[in-house]
Amino acid sequence: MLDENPFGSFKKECEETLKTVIKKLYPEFQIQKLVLEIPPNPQYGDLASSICFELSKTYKENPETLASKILNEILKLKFNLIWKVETLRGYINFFVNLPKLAEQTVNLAEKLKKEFGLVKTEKPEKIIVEHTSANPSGPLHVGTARNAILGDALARILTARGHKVKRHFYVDDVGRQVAIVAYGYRLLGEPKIKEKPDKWLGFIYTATNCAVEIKTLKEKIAKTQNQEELERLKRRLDEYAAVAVELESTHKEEFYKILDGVNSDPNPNQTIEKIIVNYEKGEKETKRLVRRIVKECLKGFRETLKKAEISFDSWDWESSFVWSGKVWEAIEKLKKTPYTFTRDGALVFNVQLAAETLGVKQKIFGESLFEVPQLVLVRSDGTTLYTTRDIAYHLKKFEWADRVVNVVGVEQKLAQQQLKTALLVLGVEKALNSLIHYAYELVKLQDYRMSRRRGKYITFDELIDEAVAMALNEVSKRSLNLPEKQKQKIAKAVGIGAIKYTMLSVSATKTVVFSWDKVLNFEANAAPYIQYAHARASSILRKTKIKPKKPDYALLQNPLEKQLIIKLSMFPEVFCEAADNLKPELLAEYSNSLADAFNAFYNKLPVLKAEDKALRDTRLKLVKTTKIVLENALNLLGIKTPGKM
RNA sequence: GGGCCCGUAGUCUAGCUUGGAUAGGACGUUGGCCUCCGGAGCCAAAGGUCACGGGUUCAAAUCCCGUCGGGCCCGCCA
Repeated sequence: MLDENPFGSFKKECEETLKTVIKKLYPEFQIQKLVLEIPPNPQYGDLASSICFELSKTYKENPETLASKILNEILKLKFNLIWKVETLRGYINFFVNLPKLAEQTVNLAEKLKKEFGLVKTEKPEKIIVEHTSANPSGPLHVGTARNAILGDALARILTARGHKVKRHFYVDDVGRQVAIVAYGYRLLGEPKIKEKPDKWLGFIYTATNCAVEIKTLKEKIAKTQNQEELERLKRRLDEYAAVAVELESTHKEEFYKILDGVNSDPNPNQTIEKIIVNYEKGEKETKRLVRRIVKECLKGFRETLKKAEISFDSWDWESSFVWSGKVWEAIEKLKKTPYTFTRDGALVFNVQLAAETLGVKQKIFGESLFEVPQLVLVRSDGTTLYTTRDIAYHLKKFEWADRVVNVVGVEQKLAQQQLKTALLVLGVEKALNSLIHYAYELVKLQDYRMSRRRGKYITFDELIDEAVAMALNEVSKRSLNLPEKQKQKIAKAVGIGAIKYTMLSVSATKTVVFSWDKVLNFEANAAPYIQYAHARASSILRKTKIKPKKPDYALLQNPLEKQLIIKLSMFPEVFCEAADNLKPELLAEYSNSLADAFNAFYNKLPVLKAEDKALRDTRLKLVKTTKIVLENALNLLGIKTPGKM
C-alpha cells in the first residue's frame, strides 16, 4: 500500500525516523501517539511533530533543547523521501524531497491511470449500501436527493476501495402512505397515467390525504368542547384548506372527484386501514391495485435516478418479506425470547431489557442511563410495523453481507438502534459493529418546511432540470462553436455535478437549507470550478503531441509547483481516509483544493511555452497527473469531468 | 421530562475522532490582472469574543462540566 501512496511513504518515513531516535535517546519513553501534522506555513516544512512538548513533561527539559538533541540524532540517519529536517520553537519540521516525491507520484499516476489513488483494502468485505428508499407514493424530492447522492458516492467509494458492494433500494410498499394513494386512485376509477407517474401519484397522495384530513378534522371540530383544542383543530383545517386551493388549481377535475369520493365514504380511515390489512394478507384485488401503483411510481424514480446516473443492484420489496413468511418467522423467534410480552393485544419488544441482558446497552445507546423505549412489533389487529419488517429485511441482508450501511435520515436513529438490538437477540452478532446507520440531516427550505403531506416540496426532477438548463445557458455563452448535442452533454455534467457537490460538501450531520441560489450560482459552487480546472488541463494536453521523455523533477522550484505536487501526492491517503471513515466530504474538499493549486499554477507558469524543453516536459507531466487525479476524485463522487466546457 | 445533533466574519462552510505554530475556503464588498496554454480564472485588501461561562493543560475551536439559542427523536407512523 505504501508503494501506492507517495505522501504516505514520506509520512511513514518521518514516523520511523522519530521513533528510532526517541527509542535511542529515551528508551523508557512510551510513545502514546505520534501524530505528524501539516504545518500552518510551508516554511515550517511539509510535516511536523510536536512530540518534544510531550517529552518535556517527563524529562523536565524545555522542548527546544529536546528538539535540538533529537535533531542531532536524526541528522546521523540516511533519508529517502526526507530532504531535510529543522527545529523551531520546539517543533521538529520535516521537509520532503520534492523531486523524488514528484517523480513517484507522476510515475504511479501514469502507470495506474484510472486506478491511481484507489488503494485496495487488505480486508475486502461484502457490503450492502441501502440508500434512497423513498416512499413510493410521490416523486423524489430534494431531501431524498441528498440521500441518493450520499449513498451513491459511498457505494462508489467503497467499491473503489476493493469491497464487494451492492446497492439496494428498499421499496416501502406496505404501509399507510401507499394505501392512501391506492384509495385515491381507486376513487378516480383507476385512470391511465399520462404524466410522469411518480409526480402524478404524488398529486393523488396529497389530494387524498388532504380530503381525508379535512373530513376528519371537521368531524372532530363538531364534537370538541374544549376551546383550546378547538382552536388548534381549526388552525389545522385552515392549513389543509389552503392546500386544497392549490390542488384545485392544478388538477381541478381529479381533485373534486377525490374530494367527493372521500366525503361520501362514511369512514375513509377505515377504508384505508382495510387496504393495509388486505395488502399484508396478500388479498388478490388489493395486491393488484397496490402493486400497479408502486410499479408505476418506481418507473418514475428510475427515470429521475438515471438522469443523475444513480443505479441500484436490487429493489427489495417490503411486501415480499411479509408474504414469504419471513417477518412472522422473525416474530416467532423473538416471541420465544424473554424480551417480548403482550400488551392490549399487541406484541411488544422490551428493547431496554434485551440490550442490558446482552450487555450492549452502552455500545448501542450510549453512556446515559435513559430508559430505551419499547417497540411494538405487532399491532392488536395482527398487522406488523415498519421496524418489525425491517428486522426481517436485515436478517436477509446479513445472510450475504459482512457489513450493511443504511443511508437513512437521522430522525430514524432510535428505530435503527432498536433494529440492531433485535438482530443481536436473533443471533446476528456482526450487526453490533457492522450495521451502520449513516445518518444524514434533512434538507429544509428557507421559508417553509417541506411536507409531503401538504404537497410542499421541490422535486429532484425540477432541481435537475433547472440546474441543467442553467448550465446549458452558461455553456452556450462560452463555447459557441460546439455542436448542440455536445453542449447538452456538458450542461448535464455541469448542472448535475453542481447539485451533487452541494449535497456532498456539507457534513451529513448538518442541516442543509436549500436555496436555488446556492445550487445555481456556478460562481460560488465548487463543482464547475473543479471541472473547469480539469477542462484547462485537458485543453493543454489536447494542444500538444509531445510525449515528455526526459522530465527533470529538480527543475520544479516554484512554490506553486511544489504546492501542486504535494496535493497530488496526497490523493491516495485522502481516498483511504474517506473510504474507511465513510466521509465523502473529504474527497469533495480535496478536489476543490487540488483545483485551487492547479489554477494558481496554471495562471502563473506556462507549460507548453515554458522556458526550456525539460521544464516543459516536466510541467506537462504535472498537468497530466492533475487531470488523472481530478477525474478519479470526482468520479468517486459521481461527478463527470468533461474535457471541454 | 429524558436522549441525540448543530452553533465558527454580513451569508454559507472546513477543521473537533487523535489538543500544538498566524482558525482554512467560498459568496458578497473593495482594488488590481487578458501582446501569454480557456477570465466558469488569477492576485491583493477589509471582515472573527470559534454561542456564552467555568475547568483540565506548557498549549483548547478541538477534551470535561454548566448555561443559552436552533433542530430531531421518545407513536399499535414510516
